[in-house]
Amino acid sequence: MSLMDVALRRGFFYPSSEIYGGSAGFYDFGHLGVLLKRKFENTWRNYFLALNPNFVEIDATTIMPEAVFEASGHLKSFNDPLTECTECHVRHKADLLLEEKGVEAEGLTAEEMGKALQDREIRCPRCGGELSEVRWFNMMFELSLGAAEADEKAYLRPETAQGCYVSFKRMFEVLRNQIPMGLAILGRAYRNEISPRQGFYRLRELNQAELQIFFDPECLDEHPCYEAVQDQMMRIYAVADREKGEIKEIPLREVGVPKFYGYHMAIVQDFYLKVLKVPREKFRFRELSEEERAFYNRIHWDMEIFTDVLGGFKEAGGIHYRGDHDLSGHERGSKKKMEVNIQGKKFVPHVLELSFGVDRNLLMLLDLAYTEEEERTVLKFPSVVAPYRAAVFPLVSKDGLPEFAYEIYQELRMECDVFFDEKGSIGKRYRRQDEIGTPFSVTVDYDSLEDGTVTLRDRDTMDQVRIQRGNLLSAITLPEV
RNA sequence: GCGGCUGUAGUGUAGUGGCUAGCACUUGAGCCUUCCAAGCUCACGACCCGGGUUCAAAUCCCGGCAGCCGCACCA
Repeated sequence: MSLMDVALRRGFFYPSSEIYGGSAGFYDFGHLGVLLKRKFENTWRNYFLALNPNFVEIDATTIMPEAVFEASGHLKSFNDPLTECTECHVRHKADLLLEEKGVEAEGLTAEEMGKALQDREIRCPRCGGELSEVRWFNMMFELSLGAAEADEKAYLRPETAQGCYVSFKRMFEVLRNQIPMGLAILGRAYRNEISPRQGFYRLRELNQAELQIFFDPECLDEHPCYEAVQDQMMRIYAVADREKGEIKEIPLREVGVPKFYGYHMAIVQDFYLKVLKVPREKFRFRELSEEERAFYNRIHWDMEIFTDVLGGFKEAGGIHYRGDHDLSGHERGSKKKMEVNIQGKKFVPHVLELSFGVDRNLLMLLDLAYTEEEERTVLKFPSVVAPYRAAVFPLVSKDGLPEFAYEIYQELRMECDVFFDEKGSIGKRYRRQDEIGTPFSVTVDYDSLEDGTVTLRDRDTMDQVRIQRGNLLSAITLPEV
C-alpha cells in the first residue's frame, strides 16, 4: 500500500472527471481532502493574519480582464512563441532565435516569425534540423466574455496575487491608510502546464494561500520584531552552496537578506517547524538564482520540503520581494495613482509576497504523516490539520452502548469534527481511524454506563486513559506540546 | 508536445483468441463479540474509451484518454 492508495481509497483526492478517464493536472477533493484542506487553510489564517492587525483576508474573482495581465507582465512573459525541431523535438523560443540573428521579433505575429525563420534559413541550434511552424504557447487559460464576436478577452488568473493588487487602492482606503498593510487571498489559480506531471504536485487548477504585504520601501531593512528573531537558526540552501549540495544552519542575521524580508523568513520557518511539525531536517529555504527567478522578483527564496513521494526537496511556496513591479505596473495600466501619502511622505508601496501552494502542502503533509508500521498504516498528522479530531465508538453494538456513544458524538460535533462508528470489531475501527489520521478515539464501554467515564486512545502510542466524559472536549482539543 | 513501458471490481492481482472473467483484501447485511485489521453465513462490485480484424476479442491491430520513466517546459 502506498500514500497515493490511501489518498484515493479513503477519499482525500482523486483524478477529476475520473469516470471519463480523467484529465491530466486536475484533481477533485473527497471529504477527507476537504477537511484537511480546510484545516490547513485555517491554520494558515490563524498564523499569518495574526502577524499584524492590519493583515486581512479578501476574496477576488478568478477571471480577470486582459488589461490586468498586460499590466502585470504576464501576457508578455507567460506567452511564448514556440517552434519545435522536426528532427530532435527540442522546443525553442522563436523570438529568441530571431533576435540572436539580429532580427527584431517584438510585435511580430506567429506567421511573420515563422516566415522570418524560413527567410533566414534558421535551423535547429542543437541538431540543425528543420523547424516547425511557430505557435503561441500561453500559460494562461484564455476566455472570451459575452458573445463570441464581442472579443472582450479575459484570463483565468495564474496567481491569486493579482486580486490583491487590483484591490490595493480601495482596501488601503477601507483600512484607513495604514502601512504596512497585508491582503491575503486563499483561492484557486490556473496554469495551462504543457505537461503536468507528478500527479497531485503540478496541477492546472490549483489552490493558493498568498499574503501580499505592502510596505514602505525605505523600511526594507527594518522590522520592529527583528531583534527577537535575528539569532534564530535558519536552514539555508543558498545558490553559492549548491555545488556542495549542503544545507547550512546559520543565524538569520547571517543569511544576508534585508531585515523586513528576513523577519518573514523566520516566521515562515516557524510555521513549518513548529505549527505543522515538519521535521527540521526535511525543511529548507532554497535561494533562486537570477535565471530561475520570475520576472518580477528581486529576492526569492523558496520553502522546500523533503518528501518520499516526490523523491527529494520540492517547492512548497516562496517568499518573493516583488518591489513596486505590481503596483507601478497597474498604475501605468489603469492610469490610477497607486502612490500613498503617509504624513506627507509619498511613495508607491513595495510588496513582499508570502506564497503557498495549498495542494502541494497537503500532499507533503500526507507524505510526512504517512507511516507504515508492522501491524498498521498510520497518518501521523499534527492535530491542527487532522481531518477528524476524534472518533467515538461503542465497544459493542448493543446494551445501550451505541446510544450512549452517539450522545457523546453529538455533543462533541458541536465543537469539532468527529466521526462515529459502531460497525465491526473495536480493533478494526481503531485501525481505520489510524489510517485517516484521527488523533483520538473515544470508546464507550459498560463502565461508562455506570460511572460516566470513557477511554481515550492516542493514535500514535495506542495508549489508553480513562477519563470523565465531561473532560473529553478539553482533552481532545488541548494544543499539542 | 516527443520517445519507451503500462491500463482487469475500491485496492492488489489471475487470465495471451472461445471461461458463468478466478482469487485475496476492502465494502455492505446478519450471527458472534467486554478494547487493537479474529471467526462464520450471505451479498455488492471489474476487462479505460472508440474503431477495426475474426465465426468469436480482456487477449491481436489502429486511434484517443490516463499513469509511470526519459527529453523539453515549469511564470
